Amino acid sequence: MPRAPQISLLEDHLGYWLRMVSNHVSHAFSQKVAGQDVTVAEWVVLRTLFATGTTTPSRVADEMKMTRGAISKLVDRLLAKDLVSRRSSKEDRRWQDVALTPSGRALVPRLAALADENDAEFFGALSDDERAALERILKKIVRQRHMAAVPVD
Amino acid sequence: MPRAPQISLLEDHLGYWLRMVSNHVSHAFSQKVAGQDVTVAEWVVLRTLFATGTTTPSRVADEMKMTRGAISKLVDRLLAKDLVSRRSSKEDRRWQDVALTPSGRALVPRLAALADENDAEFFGALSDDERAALERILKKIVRQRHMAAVPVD
DNA sequence: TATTGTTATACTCTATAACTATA
DNA sequence: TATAGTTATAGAGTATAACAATA
Repeated sequence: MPRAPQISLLEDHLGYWLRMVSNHVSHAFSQKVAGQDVTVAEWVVLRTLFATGTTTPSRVADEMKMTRGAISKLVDRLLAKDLVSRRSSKEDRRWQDVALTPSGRALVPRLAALADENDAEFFGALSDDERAALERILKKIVRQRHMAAVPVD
Repeated sequence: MPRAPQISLLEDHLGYWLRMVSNHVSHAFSQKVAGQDVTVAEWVVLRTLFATGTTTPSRVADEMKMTRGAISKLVDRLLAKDLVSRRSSKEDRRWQDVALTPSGRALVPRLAALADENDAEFFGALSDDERAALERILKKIVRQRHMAAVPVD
C-alpha cells in the first residue's frame, strides 16, 4: 500500500523565503527609523512627497496601493509630528494639498541614509552579480504582475 | 556643472523591491487562505504542527520568532475553529501540549495546495535558472543573517 | 449624482508587561 | 525563584462602509 501522497513543505515555496527575508529587512529598517520617531509607512509617504512635491491623499493612496482611509490616518500622524502640511486646494476644495514641511524635508535625507545602511547590512555580503540578479528578478516579477505605479528607473 | 548629489531613491534599495514583491505574494496568499477561513499566521502554525506533531506554545514561538503572548492568541483562534487541541502536559503541568485535530490535519494539504498555486502564480513565469538563483540568494541571506531556526532542506 | 476626503468600526499582527500556575 | 503560559493593554496597519463637503 503506497503511503499517503506528500504535501509540499513550507520551505518548498519561494514565497516562504521571500517573506522571511523581507520581514527581517523591514523589521530592521523599522527599528532604525523608529529612532527618528517614524514608521516605515510614514517613511514611504515622506519619500513620495519628497519626490513628487505637493500632492493629494488620493494620489498617495494610488501610489502606495492603500485605501484613502489608511492614508488619512497616516497623514494625521505626520501632521501631528509637523512633518507634513495639509490644506484645501484652491482650485477644487474637495482636494487636499499635502506637502512636506521644512522639518519633514530635512528629515528625508536622514531616513534615506538609514535605508542605505539597512540595505548594506542585508545585501552587502552578496556579490555584485548576485545583487544584480536579485534586482533583475524582483523587477521582472513586479513588471509581469503589474505591481507598481512607480518604477521610474 | 554636475547637479547637487542626489539622496538615494526609494527604488534604489533592494529592500524596497523585496518588500513590494513579498507584500503582493503574501497578500495574494492571504486572500486564498481566507477562503478556508484561516490567516497566514494561522497557516504557519498549522504547517508547523503538521511537521513536528504535538508541541508546546513556547517551541512554536521560538520557531516562528514570535512572542509567547502572540502564539497564545493564535492558538486560541485555532482552538475556536477546532483546528488544534490544547491540554496540560502530564509530565509538567506548566506545559501545554498543542496538536492538530483531525479537521486541522485534513485542512493542511488543502492549504499547501493553495501555497503551491500562489507560488506558481508569482514565480511561474521565471525561468528555472531564475527561480534557482532567487532561491539560492534568499537562502544565502537567511544563512548569513542567521534568520531561521527551521531550514530542513 | 459623482468625487474627495474623513470618521467609525473592526480585525490581524505584534510587542511589553503584569499576572497565574506550576515546579 | 524560575519557567510556561495567559491576559491586559497598546499601537501599527489595513479594510469596509457610512458620512460630509464640494462639484
